[in-house]
Amino acid sequence: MAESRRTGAQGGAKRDTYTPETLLAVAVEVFLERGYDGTSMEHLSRAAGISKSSIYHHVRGKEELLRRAVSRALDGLFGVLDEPAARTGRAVDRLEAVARGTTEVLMAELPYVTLLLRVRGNTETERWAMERRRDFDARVAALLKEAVADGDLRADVDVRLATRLLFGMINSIAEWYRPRAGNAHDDAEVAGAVVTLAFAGLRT
Amino acid sequence: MAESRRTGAQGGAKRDTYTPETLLAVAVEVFLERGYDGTSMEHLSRAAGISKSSIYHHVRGKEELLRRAVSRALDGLFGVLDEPAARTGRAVDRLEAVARGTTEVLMAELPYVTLLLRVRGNTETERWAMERRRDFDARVAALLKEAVADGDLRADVDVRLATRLLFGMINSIAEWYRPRAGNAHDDAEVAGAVVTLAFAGLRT
DNA sequence: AGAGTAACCGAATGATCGGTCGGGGCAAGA
DNA sequence: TCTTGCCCCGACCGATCATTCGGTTACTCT
Repeated sequence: MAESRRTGAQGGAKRDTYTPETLLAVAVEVFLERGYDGTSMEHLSRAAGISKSSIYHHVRGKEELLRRAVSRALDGLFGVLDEPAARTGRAVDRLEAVARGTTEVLMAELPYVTLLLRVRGNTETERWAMERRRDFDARVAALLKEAVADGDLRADVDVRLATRLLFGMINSIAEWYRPRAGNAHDDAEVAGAVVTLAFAGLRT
Repeated sequence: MAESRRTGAQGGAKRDTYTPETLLAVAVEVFLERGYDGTSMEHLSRAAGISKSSIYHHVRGKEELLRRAVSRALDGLFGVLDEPAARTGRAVDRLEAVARGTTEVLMAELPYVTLLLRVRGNTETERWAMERRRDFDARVAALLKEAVADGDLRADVDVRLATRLLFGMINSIAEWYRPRAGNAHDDAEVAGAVVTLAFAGLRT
């Protein structure tokens, strides 16, 4: 069950041991299977192949693993807003770029984003994650509102409602999408389908 | 915090006490706020305004509350498939009726359906719920496949992918929809927006 | 008034929780 | 070969978990 792990990204072949990052990858998989609250440190130690106490040599505790995971997801999502295609051009085109980019980030960082989407606000870390997620949603809602003002989106459906349904559709990908070995084709197809379905219905 | 509760549905005004049903309503609200695994019997007792041990007078335990909740949700969803509009006519129209009906059930039984959508399979009850949910999805997928065979849906998007995105959009409503006092208008608007957005993009 | 009972409670159960502690093994540099 | 420091371990901690138990209250029925 325990897989081999490498220390760092650089070439230096060190010992075959855990780092916070490689341990995080294992932990997030377990979090997704059992839920964060349903996962004990005992579960994590078994999945990682080391003892419970050894985990504390690499990270401060269970909550730090959660914080690292959701931070990574949030960095990816906010990165989409900074891309050129999301910053220049008509609002409706920037919105489409954000929708496509969000879909791609969700698939590329699947476990981390999935975990972010499931936090409920029980701890301080979870509440912080939810707040940052609301910031992201607000940025997108502003973009969509701008597109409506340009007259590029249909007006017979409420703007807030459409935003929620659009990103609800995108976020729901996390519930079933599982990357395969040759994943480039899958990713493009899914992202394309999202944009096609959503914007064929949204555009005037 | 503890609200008043009535014993039964029939007219006889008995004592102001809990029944399994009224206790369930309280418990499900807490489950949604904190997550099932994140909710302790202590949390439930505080929310219900009775002691921890008193809960066991009404239900066998924590898991029975979960089972009652997801059963209610599943009954509602499968009920949609049995409605006349979902059983007669062209496949594409039945699919639209199922999409609209699912949306309405989701809003009418919001907390119960939301809970169903969040089970992860940690206990036997949760695995049973996931299995029945897969049955429902399979019924819908068959309907969508039939509609494609009729030539009523666009063929340039994969059928399975479209099914998942459509119901991902519908299920995501559980993440933000909160019923108001006069709810009839809200429900109709949301259900209408779902059908409009989805099928304007889906139809040939 | 007295009997019967549904609803409730405080206290305690063993199990499991996240986290701590002192020490052991092993590879690298001296 | 000896020291240093990283990685890991088993044993243990107080807290909290779901659940149980013996008993009390309060209402209904006769």
